[in-house]
Amino acid sequence: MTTERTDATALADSIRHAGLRVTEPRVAVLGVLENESHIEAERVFRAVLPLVPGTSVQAVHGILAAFTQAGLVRRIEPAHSPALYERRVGDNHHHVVCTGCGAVEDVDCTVGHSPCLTPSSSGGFQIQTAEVTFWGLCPACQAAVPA
Amino acid sequence: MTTERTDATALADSIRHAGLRVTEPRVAVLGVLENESHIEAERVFRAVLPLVPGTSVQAVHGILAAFTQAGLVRRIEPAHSPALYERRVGDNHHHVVCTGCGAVEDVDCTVGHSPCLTPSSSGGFQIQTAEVTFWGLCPACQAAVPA
DNA sequence: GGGCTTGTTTTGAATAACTCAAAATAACTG
DNA sequence: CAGTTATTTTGAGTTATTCAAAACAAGCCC
Repeated sequence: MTTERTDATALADSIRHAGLRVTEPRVAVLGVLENESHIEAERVFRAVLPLVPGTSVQAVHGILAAFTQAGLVRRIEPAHSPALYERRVGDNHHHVVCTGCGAVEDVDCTVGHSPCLTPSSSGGFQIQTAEVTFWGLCPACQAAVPA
Repeated sequence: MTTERTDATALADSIRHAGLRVTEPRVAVLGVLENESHIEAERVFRAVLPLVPGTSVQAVHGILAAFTQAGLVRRIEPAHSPALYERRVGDNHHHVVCTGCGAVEDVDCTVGHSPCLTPSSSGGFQIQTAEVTFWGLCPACQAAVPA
């Protein structure tokens, strides 16, 4: 077996193909993002540190910013939460955030993209994208706070 | 004429009816929010300071938090922006944010509330609200960056 | 395969936007 | 008007992130 999680080579290729130089911390960061979705910079840092000792939080922020700009990852910023990064990219999917514990899950747009992308009065704005965030209770929190 | 902008008495009444004590800084803050929509705490502070000298930024944050909790104002947190407060409340309307200058405008939900409130796979979440943010270029920025 | 150029990361500091807490103060209740 | 309790001031602290200079290392060239 040459594949442990997502082969480091595959990660390196993604990075290279995005036009970025391949470095140890970058491979590690991308690896973390493959395994965990909707993760914040601080947690990425803590996951990367043991893999690549000496990595700094600032580097992680820089890497995540570079990845985001290169389209390798997507950055979302739900209210009351630090920025979260996810590997799933290229499809404009949406998110549900638990009002209890902050857990985040992906949500596919119900109705194609049309309804969301056509506000009734756009006030002259030239709309590019629509971002939908659903707020509600996750299963675990529903159980914790019955009714 | 007894009405200058929104009568201070009317503002005081709103505050009292929300179950809060009426104080000078609170009336001033609410007054600012009546005149300007989608305004950030810092700017509220700068607008209130000359009206009620001695007001602190922390007080403004506290007031805005109290107002938000009491349902007097709504707080939104678009990505890449500090929290914004608006007086329009009680109807779940949405927002367009200009990707150029950050200007924010209200947008009424196109299709009632249904489509937005019914994600295809809610992953077991008990959805309470849906928040939609449109991103695009405002008229001014369209003019600035032709084609 | 060693040097070079340029992109990355480290190191160290700074910032923005809030939040927390204790003491002073002022609204409403009676 | 006095008392109780909510609010605000004052002062400090935090979180999440950004900036900048110097050290470092990838990938290209020969």
